[in-house]
Amino acid sequence: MSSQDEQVEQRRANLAELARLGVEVYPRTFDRRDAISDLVARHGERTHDELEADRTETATAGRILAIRSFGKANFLVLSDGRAKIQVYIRQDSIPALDFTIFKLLDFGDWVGVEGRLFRTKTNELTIWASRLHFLSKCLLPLPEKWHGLTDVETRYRQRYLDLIVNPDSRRVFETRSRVVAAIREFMTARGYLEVETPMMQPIAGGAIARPFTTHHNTLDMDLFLRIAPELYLKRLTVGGMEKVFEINRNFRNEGISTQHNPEFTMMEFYEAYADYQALMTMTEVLISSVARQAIGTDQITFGDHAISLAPPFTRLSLRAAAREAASRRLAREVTDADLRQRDTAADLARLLGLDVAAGHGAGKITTDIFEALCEDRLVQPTFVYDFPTEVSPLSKQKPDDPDTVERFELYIGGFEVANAFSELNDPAEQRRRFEAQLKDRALGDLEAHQMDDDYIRALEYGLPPTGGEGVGIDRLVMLLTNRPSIRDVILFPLMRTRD
RNA sequence: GCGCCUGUAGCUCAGUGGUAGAGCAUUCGACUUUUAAUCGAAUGGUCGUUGGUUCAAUUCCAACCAGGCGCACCA
Repeated sequence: MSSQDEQVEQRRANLAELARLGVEVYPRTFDRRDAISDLVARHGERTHDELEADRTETATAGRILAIRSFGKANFLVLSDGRAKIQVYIRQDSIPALDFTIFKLLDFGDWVGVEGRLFRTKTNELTIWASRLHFLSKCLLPLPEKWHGLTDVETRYRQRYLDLIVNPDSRRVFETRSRVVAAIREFMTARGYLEVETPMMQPIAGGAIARPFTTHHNTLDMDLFLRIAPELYLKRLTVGGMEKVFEINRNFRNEGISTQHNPEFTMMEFYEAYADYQALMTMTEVLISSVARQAIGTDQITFGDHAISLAPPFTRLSLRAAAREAASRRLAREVTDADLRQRDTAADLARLLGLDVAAGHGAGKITTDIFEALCEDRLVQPTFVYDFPTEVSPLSKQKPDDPDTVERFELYIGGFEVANAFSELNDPAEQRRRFEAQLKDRALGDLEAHQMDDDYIRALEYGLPPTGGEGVGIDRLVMLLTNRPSIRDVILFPLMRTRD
């Protein structure tokens, strides 16, 4: 018999013995008066004498993370997932049945205790138990107490084990929750209305990405999981909802990496009468105040880097960034004109070792150069602004430069955290952009945007001047919790099934 | 999709072409303020899977499975 089978059998036997003794082994409730983390917060700093003077009685509960037995005197360590407290169990201080229950406990079981707080000789805050209540059984052996669980595959597949034994992991997800709450509060306080738009869409629009497909049986209709809520949110702005936001999942059928999970969370928002300049200013305030609210500071450590999220953020035009990086790399003067001419831009890209596809124009090539040379160097918060029109089918052109749109991306820690633009609201121009995308699609670009006639129709009813933005929540949480992989900030990242 | 790396006890990890190792966990024993408790003893393995080479494979080789990292794609 394997070690695991043996341990499970032993635990089952202990459970059966409890039942034989008449103990309710899966009781319905427990009258917990205090959470362990509250006890530690309230009494963690109080001295032995103060505790003795009070004789503070409590009833608390948690999972057993350690059992230290000395025969007639014993210690349990209980956890509520956030804090731990020690329990002292003396044979002569609790009823005989409770002591028998204690002897049948296993590492990982859930118990409730009643007793009074004191400090041991070694000054550990401890509950001197007067009663012990069995609450639930842990039938499988838990990971070891000292090294914990480090195998990343098990941590992702069996997140509950990770949460039981790795308090850091628990803290990451508590921070994530605070980040989302802070964003919601920030937006709501500024008069944005939170809305929910379809996750199942007949046309997957609003981004350049390959979608997942699904099917509705009764309607006998193929549908896409959304790649972005953008086109629906702007329809709401057409409808007169001037400030809207949505925090929800997007699904993109593309590669998986430390920065990409097939489903990820975005906060996307739209504001009538705002343009991309206004959004830059708002984004600085949003990021820094969410950081302060969620982790108490806007000065963070990410890997080897110290990053300041305090405004103002650096602003850098995309073409200037690509031009300067290419000039440095090639040790020769690269001009704005070089990047705007398809032929010279393509030559530069090839010199830089980049593949140039036949259908790619100067704008796409310039963006490729930027991404290859600049992206991972943008560690301090940086707005990269003024994108080529070619790669931005939903953004409004600059009045004096039709090849450039009013768009920015925010980079922090070497990756993109936000993407925003002044929204294209001219339906005729939007139709032309979609048609250009359809040409790319015909050439085999599976990520090119599809035509959306209803969206064009909505624009024909009139979209006011509007600014819109998407903020990647997972990546923001990575930065604020100093995690190198997006899987560390998603409770159940997508994994291949086993067996 | 490509490249590199990893897979040995429940957990964390050593290791070897010739009967498989440690710590923790588990079981038994001692112990009424310990805290990685300690001390004594014991149990626990299809060495990811399937093939191949070999007298002999956990070890060498190949394919496959799962994962990590990097590249590509992308946010």
